[in-house]
Amino acid sequence: MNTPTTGADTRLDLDALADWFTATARPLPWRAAGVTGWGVLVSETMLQQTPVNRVQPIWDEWMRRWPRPSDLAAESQGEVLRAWGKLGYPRRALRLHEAAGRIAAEHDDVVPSDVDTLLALPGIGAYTARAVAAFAYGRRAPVVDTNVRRVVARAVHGAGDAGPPSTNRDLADVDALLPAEDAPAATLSAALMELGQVVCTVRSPSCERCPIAADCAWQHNGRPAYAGPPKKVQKFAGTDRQVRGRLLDVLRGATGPVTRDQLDAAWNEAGQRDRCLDSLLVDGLVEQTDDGRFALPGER
DNA sequence: TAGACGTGGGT
DNA sequence: TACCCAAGTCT
Repeated sequence: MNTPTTGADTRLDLDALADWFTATARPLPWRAAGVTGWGVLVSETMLQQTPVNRVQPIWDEWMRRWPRPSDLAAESQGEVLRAWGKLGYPRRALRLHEAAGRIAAEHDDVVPSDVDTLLALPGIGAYTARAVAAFAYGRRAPVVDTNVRRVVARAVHGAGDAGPPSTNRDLADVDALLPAEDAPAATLSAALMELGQVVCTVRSPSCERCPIAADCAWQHNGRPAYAGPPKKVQKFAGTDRQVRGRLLDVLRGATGPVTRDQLDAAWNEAGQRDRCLDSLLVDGLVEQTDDGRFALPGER
């Protein structure tokens, strides 16, 4: 089926991986036939650091309300932030809103299929640009996310997990695995991600179900533990991120501008609270009204 | 390149 | 209880 022309030096059975994906892929809504590049871009943006099960209902609502980029672009920032709900990292919503405006104005309301054009849009980085090119348009593009990095680290390099990310090296690793033709390469990109998500997981991987276990370098090495530099754990409790989230949650829950007193109730330490409110204003996630109250942007 | 940036569920 | 983790991007 898929003959790996550029990856001929690997002995991984990538045809078996593609077949496994075709047979077992989860029927996620953004994978359905007829989903546009816009639908894929929205899903990929929402899925940045946010689990599938939380994205799915929000994605459904967005596609119903804003089926084209121009539909979202016509909406206010505040309404977009409300619809983003508690997906997290709300700056993603603002950037997607801005990207939608650019796509409507500069690309005839059609999400570009070219990686470099996609990379020029706000909120679209190395991963998302290639994910859209591959999954929406069937292009050959090395899609590298945390799952793919882990699969490559194990199956190709024989390590317990991927070390710190290095975009160019990671892209080259995956590029070397992809077949030359667009369609089979796009399928393999999706298959590598799916494998990392449902089989080659961080903890307790299901190697007995893995279609490439026979040739996996990690298996051959005796499944050594991760030996790279310590992973950095993200603190959350008590950080500015938590405080910003609390403040924004007050604004999302309000129907209009709120007073400073209402925001004060969200966090008891005044210094941190004020600093976070300032940063939200700087980031454009909050606006101040003429009478000194606070609101989501565009809702003054 | 390291650190900031939300949120919630699993262990 | 803490810590870990989840389809990253930007500075």
